[in-house]
Amino acid sequence: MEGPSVKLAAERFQPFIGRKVLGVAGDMAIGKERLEGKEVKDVFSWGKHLVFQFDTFALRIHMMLIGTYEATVEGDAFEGDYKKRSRTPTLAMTFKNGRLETYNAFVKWIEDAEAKKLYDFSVDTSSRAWDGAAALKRLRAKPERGISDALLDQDGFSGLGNIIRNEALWRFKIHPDRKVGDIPAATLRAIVKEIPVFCRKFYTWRKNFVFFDHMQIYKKETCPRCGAKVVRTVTGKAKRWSYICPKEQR
DNA sequence: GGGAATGTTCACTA
DNA sequence: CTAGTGAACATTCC
Repeated sequence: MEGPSVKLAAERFQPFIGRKVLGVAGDMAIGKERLEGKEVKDVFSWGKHLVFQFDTFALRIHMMLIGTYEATVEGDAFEGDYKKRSRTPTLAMTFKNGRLETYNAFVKWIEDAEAKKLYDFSVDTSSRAWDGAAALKRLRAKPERGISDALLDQDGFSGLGNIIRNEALWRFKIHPDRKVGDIPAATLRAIVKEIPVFCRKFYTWRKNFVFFDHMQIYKKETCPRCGAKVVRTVTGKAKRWSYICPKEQR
């Protein structure tokens, strides 16, 4: 689940703020009982982290690769991106106005009454506080890195996932293994500038359930620009799937 | 039954 | 110590 999807989830769960946890269930092994009766003070996202703030601690939920959720919020039903899911939730929380079930998620406690302060939102690709100039600087600081690995680095581009990465590189005709230092300055600048724009679009597509209609290269057979057969291969140190137009992406 | 899947962390090695 | 690697995790579907 990528940043924009997590941001969307955090938004959907805003009505839980001010509500008390009436019941907890699930497989999580790290003492979910402490949530019983606690009031949700805040719900926010940072990159791929979904954070529920309680009085003296927060709960960090990460959907990882195959995680997802199902929720009912004030009568509306929602679900996460990934349709496959285990039979039992990692964590289920019941509120007076709804219920949230997370599946295959990694959960972690943050022992802080204001976990939000621990996050730097200027590196969050889905945040209004995103700092593009600083991101460009960070990219240039490591010219030997492949552009694909650089973009997937969550410390520099938090929330940016494999789909966004694939789509962005295709749009700028850049091969994922291309070294950052070998990319023309103008192109690199353009990529960084487009990242938050892509993220906003992704967010809207997810929200309106039209996500895959807007994919240009990810899981596509042919390049929509030139018609070449798309090559699917594992790339970079991150060893993630890349969809590449062999004619255009250099 | 092997491989896939929008991700991260940790143990281990050189 | 650091950088790089590979496994682990989790789980269902085809």
